[in-house]
Amino acid sequence: MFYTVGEAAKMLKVAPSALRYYDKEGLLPFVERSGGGIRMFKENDLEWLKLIGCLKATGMPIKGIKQFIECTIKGDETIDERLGILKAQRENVVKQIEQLKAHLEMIDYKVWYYQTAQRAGSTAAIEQLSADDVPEKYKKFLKK
Amino acid sequence: MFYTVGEAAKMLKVAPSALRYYDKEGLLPFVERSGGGIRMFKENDLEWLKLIGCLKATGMPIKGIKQFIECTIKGDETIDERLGILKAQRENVVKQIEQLKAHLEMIDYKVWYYQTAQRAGSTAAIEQLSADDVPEKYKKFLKK
DNA sequence: ATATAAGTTAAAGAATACTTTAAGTCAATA
DNA sequence: TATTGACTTAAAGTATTCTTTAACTTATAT
Repeated sequence: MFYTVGEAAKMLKVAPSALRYYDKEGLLPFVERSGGGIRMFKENDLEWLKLIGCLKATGMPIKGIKQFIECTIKGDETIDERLGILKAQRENVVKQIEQLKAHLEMIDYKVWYYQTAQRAGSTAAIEQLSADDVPEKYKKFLKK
Repeated sequence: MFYTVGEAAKMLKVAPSALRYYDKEGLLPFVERSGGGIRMFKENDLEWLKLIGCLKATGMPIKGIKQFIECTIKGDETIDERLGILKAQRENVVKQIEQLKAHLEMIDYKVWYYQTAQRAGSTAAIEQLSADDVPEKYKKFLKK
């Protein structure tokens, strides 16, 4: 069973032009063509595209993804390299999550700040608060 | 105590050109100038820049940040709007973290896959594995 | 057989976030 | 006072990731 670029795009919820772009950039060397030159996506190709989507969504640039795909084409001699790429990306993602959690704390503090300002009717009122009025977890954001 | 653009950039670990760009885009209306036209960053301006960095790192575009900054300039009449922006961004970040965690699982599966391939000396060997050989948490990534 | 929808390519365009360049000014030190 | 390093601006350049356009072809449905 095969899918055209439009069908595959719909299933993956991306634009057909995006899939053509990935192909042009060398990310889809495994996608075969019909006699007339039309791309024929197999079920397994969609799995590859899901991995590509995962790597993309976790910040890997197209060129990095291309390197990984090229490794899989080369075969078993690149197992170490592929593992290395994935381990690095894993650490990368762990750090991104940590970073986002830290940023979330700051945003939470600001939400608390404006909720408090909302009740008081002004932001000026907050500067008057004593340290005791600030929840413990937000104290680290206070400037002296 | 004031800092020049170069000093502020060093403290925030960004390029001076980035700070000038933010200024040009209207993100730093609070930064004052010397008689000669040189930017004078106050301690409090650096706090603002940390918030800008937080919003940027969590995916808010320059224009969105500009909107928030403009609200703070307008004053107390925009407390609701600012709170709305921050709450939306908060939800945004929560979703990003969830997404990254989901992607991390897929990467973890792939790491397991290539570690197993590494031991076997080939990826072909993995396709021969029975479902029992695949850790429970990775089974959802198996294609039938 | 023919019309039509969707496919193809190359090339140009768009959006975002900066960086670099060029020409000139400011401010601190010798 | 003169030099020097860092500042200023406007404008152009860069990188990335697609999208759009134009001209043409393929494949399907009547």
